[in-house]
Amino acid sequence: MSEQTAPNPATEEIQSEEEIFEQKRIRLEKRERLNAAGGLGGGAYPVAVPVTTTIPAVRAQWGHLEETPDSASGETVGIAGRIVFQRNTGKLCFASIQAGDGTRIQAMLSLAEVGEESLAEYKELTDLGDHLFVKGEVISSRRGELSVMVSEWQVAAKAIAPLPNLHTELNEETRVRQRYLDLISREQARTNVLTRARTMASLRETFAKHGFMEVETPMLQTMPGGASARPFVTHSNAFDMELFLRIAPELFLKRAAVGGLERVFEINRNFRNEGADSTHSPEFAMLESYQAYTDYNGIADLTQELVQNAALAANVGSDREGTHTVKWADGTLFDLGGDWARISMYGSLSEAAGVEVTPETSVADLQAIADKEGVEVPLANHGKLVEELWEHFVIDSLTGPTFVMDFPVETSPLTRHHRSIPGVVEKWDLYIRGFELATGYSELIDPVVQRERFVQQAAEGARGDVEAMKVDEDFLRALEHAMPPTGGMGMGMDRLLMALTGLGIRETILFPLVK
RNA sequence: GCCCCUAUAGCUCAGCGGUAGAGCUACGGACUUUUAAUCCGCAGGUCGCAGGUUCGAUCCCUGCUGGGGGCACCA
Repeated sequence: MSEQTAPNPATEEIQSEEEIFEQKRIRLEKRERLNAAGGLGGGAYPVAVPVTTTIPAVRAQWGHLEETPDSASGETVGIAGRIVFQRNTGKLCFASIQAGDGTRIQAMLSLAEVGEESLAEYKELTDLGDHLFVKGEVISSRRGELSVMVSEWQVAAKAIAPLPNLHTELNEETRVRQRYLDLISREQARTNVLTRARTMASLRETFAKHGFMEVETPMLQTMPGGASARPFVTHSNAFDMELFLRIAPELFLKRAAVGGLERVFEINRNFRNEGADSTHSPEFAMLESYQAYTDYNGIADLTQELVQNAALAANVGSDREGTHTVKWADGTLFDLGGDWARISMYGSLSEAAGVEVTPETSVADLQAIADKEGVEVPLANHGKLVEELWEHFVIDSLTGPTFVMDFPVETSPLTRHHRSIPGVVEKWDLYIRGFELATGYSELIDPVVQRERFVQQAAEGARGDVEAMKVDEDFLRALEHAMPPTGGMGMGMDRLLMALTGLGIRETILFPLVK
């Protein structure tokens, strides 16, 4: 240990904590000094600082000063922001301070304005990453940068941990684990959050326009249902019973529909205990909506409107404002406007495979095609084979947003039979950018058929399908009281953001699950 | 669950069978118009963890943990 860090009474205790690395120790000492000087309500973490406006507001009002270097506004403001750059000379200090939205303004501390003692304290006690309050006149510097010529300053919140280097990108793990650093240092991280918030607001607005009510249904369920997926299992101490995190809100929203909530939606989290990759997160935000007295065509119209309005909202403030053309992270422009294509699953598969495939095509014939193409289908039945072959043959050829209509009955146990095509259900999947963004149905409302489907699913479960649904007697009881004819839709919110921004799922989620 | 890659300073990264380097940050100093300020000086690391091979391991091997990518499953 060198002589300059020799122990003294003020720092002895801090230094005894060997695990505190040097930069943090030094900042803790500065914190002590600020607290000693500041008293109650002040110090390193004052209860408030006397801001009169915000950094973005100063930019908006006085930004024109940058056109005339070395000019003064005559206006004094009090602002606060995080110090992101410091450039100190002997008698004049510059700091770039940043607002939460990333807007920056330069603070200038001159010996002539603040005096020798204040300038020296500023240099000794402030660090990159601190929140700083400054009061002073709005001016432009000799180089023309909009600045505040400081007359008074105060630390608004002292950073003990050093700010990461802002000139190189954070690695991906740090971005995700310490999203706050990502938000401080990366414009794209901030706009991702903003776009998500605007998108959510837009969806609610569109629903409100059509008379939908937003509700919240249980996340903890005694029997997980409404989707084919493996649930997370947990335990209730109060009831001493096994509970499941929901895999979908569907069965509760349908109970709500039985009760007369004719236009209803929920935006909330689902949990699925399955693989995680660039398009799947164990917890993900899901939108589900149900509209009485419409069908899968009506709900497709609504879905298109929801997504197109969200695209408009995401484009606010960009050069594409007022259009449905979104810009992805890689620069690709993608047009979500117009009426989207609606193709049939069997028709498009037949065309792409060069073989007529219908709901009557035998499992043996389908398996033969799959074998020839090298498509492996575990626990194969007609429906699974058709869907796998469709993905194999057709999915890559989709360009714009596309509703894929009319699915095989086996794989859609909560959907009603097609009104005119046997063996097919009234279901669509909406594909955008090569992934499934949303799915819609003419909901199955016949309680007798629903019971048969559940029993069939239970048999699949007995065969070893861990995602098969269970017989939900409580839900069946609700259906027996008659649910009106209803169109239903589910949409992955994270995926909607992916479609609007071109980002990976972990970038669309503010704090994705990390081990 | 399987396969491949990866983990070095606060941050971003080099490197190598002979116990470590850069830039930024930090610290000390100079500097009244900087823009990643500049200049001089100086710190900072159990090289993810645990074993093994070796005279000697940050480097080679094994296992574990975290991260990334691919496959399978899924929205």
